[in-house]
Amino acid sequence: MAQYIQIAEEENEEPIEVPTEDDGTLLLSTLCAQFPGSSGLKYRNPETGTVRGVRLLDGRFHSSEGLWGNLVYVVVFPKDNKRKMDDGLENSLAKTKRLESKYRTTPSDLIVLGLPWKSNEEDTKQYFEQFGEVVLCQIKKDFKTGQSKGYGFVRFADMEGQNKVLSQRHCIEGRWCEVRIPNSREPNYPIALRKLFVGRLTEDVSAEDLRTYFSKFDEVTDVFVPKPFRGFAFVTMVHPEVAAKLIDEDHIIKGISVHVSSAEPKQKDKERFGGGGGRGRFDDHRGGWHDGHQGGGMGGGQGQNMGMNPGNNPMGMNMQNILTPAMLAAATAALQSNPWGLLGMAAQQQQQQQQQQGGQQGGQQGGPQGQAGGPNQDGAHGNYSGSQSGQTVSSAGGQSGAAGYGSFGWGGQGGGEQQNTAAGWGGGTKPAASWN
DNA sequence: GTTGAGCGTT
Repeated sequence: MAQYIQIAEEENEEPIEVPTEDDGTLLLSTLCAQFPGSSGLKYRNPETGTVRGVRLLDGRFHSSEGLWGNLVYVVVFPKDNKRKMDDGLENSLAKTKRLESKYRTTPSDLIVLGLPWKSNEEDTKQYFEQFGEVVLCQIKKDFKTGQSKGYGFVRFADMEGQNKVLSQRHCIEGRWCEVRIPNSREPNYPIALRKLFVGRLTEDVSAEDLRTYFSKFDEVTDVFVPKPFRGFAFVTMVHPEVAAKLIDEDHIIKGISVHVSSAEPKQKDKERFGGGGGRGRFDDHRGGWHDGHQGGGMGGGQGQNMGMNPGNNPMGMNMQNILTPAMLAAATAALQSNPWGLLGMAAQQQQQQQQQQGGQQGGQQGGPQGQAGGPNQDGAHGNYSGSQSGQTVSSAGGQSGAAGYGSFGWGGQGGGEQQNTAAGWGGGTKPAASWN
């Protein structure tokens, strides 16, 4: 006699219905599936007005008289046992984290980190307006001096704008800035690490089918099927770790055996960075995200055309698609030994992008935004092996995977012989532990 | 006048 009981995150919030087991108990795991991190359940006794806890035994919640009734139960998180003061804070942070992932449908303020000291709100707003209607743009300043603190907040009128800014990097007045959901330690994963190429596709498989299928593994942020149909599609996942797992696998979708591989960089232009060419210099002598480990030029290699240029992409961010198979293979390898190491990869890749961008930026200085369109968007990747099988690339990048990339500076990269250590990236950037 | 990880005088 399974039933549904109403559970809310806060007493005055909208409850969701969660099923009990046949014996009338509620599994803690069921609760956690809906409220990650939760550890208990409570409810307000309608007769006395006091809050009661629900008995939890061996991972099962037991209602008081074997009846759950029509009460709205409220989730309890571990911190509730501690000091009341942090309680609210901790819970609201945890809540933010949960909400930011999947269930968010309305725009929120986004924090913009790393703004140039000189940036003002007008110009910054103008920059962000290319992504959608901006309803708020503020730069935090020192009380007295009015000097910018180097960060601010921006908010879009709709999720479309928000999603766009969140899924790419930003160069604002010569500095690489980061846009994130506030209070989230989770960096925006580079799209190139999340985008899958789905080949061997037939027209029987629609974009919706693809979305449905890949949603089994993770949230899908984008599906792109070229029109007219060309036998392939792109599917973008939220988490690079998940994407990495899916690469080089055959999947059966609606009876069709499709092949998933990494989304190749477009290669519109054949130019390459010569040694030393990829140096980024901006308004100051530090050309990085925020700081400027500039690293030497990329090695000379040239990406090869795998024949999978999508023509255009829905997000208009072809400059993001510069992931080499070697890097993905390395990511996969890294994942096996150390799932968190991959985030170093992701970060490292941003690093690489930034340097490439840096190179071109130097050449097209003055453009308000380093948007798509400049030369050297992609194509030049030192360690591209040309193999799609993953074998050769694995050997190049694989074992070094986590270890081969790392802290800052891709100085003189020449093809899989990086020597840095993995640990160094990000100065303690903590990966989100919540993907599954 | 300098700086470069952070989380907002509502």
